[in-house]
Amino acid sequence: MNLPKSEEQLMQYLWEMERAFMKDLIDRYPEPKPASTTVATLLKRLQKKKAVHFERYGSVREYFPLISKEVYFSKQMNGVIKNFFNNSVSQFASFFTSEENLSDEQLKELQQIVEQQINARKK
Amino acid sequence: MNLPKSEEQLMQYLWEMERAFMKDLIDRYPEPKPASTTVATLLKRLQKKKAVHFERYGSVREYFPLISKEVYFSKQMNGVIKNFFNNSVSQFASFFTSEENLSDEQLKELQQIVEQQINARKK
DNA sequence: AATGTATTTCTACAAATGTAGAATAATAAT
DNA sequence: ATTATTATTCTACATTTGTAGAAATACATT
Repeated sequence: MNLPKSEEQLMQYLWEMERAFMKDLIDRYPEPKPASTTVATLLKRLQKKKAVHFERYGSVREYFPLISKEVYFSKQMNGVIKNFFNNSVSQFASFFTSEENLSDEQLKELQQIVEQQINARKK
Repeated sequence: MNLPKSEEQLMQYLWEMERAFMKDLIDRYPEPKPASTTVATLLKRLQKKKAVHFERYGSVREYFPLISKEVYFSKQMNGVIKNFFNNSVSQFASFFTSEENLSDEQLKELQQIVEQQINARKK
């Protein structure tokens, strides 16, 4: 599932809000806001792609995501890692940690995170 | 610079080959290979976007990337991190290192890489 | 009941993308 | 020279994406 920019943006908002009515979504957009019909179209397309669904409240619909941000995101990452690093996570990691991409502080943070994760797994 | 799939794929090959003639590129594609005109169109579009250029050898052209894989990739990543992790690299890192995303071995590898990087920086 | 507000559906249309045929030009091999 | 191979340019066309107007609906409020 690879969504186009505009749909991904909308999903982003939905993930953040968890559930939302049209109005809330439009409110969420920064100026200049898209026409409501534009948002409606995007929602329609996302429904077709089974990425969102809604619950009826009388005649209003409360939309919610059908795919989680985590799952969507990790698929994105896998794609990137596969394409750019020939499926080698370590190659990715070393890119990720290289000078231009992580500051010293961030690198330390990462080190901590890795430590913690390792300890956590030692259960 | 965000290239569409088909163009990105071609860039991928170009990065890998560094320089290539049409023929080499087509050879590089797996079956079913695209028509040569398709590749030509993609190259044309990539030239317009200043992503590739070529050097004439008589009448043949040897194509090469104008943007590096590293730069392109890191922009991609920044976009992803910005969109999905609200610009927090550490949030990204912790997602990245979580159970479902990295195996124990990979995590160890990452640890090593981080160590090395930290040492390297201490220069 | 009449009107304003929010929503949905349909339709539309330009731009971007994926793919490739026809025609042409240039080169290489016989 | 003639032919086969390769590359290039142009044109074309179906899909997908970005964006939204018009019309129809439903609901809320005067």
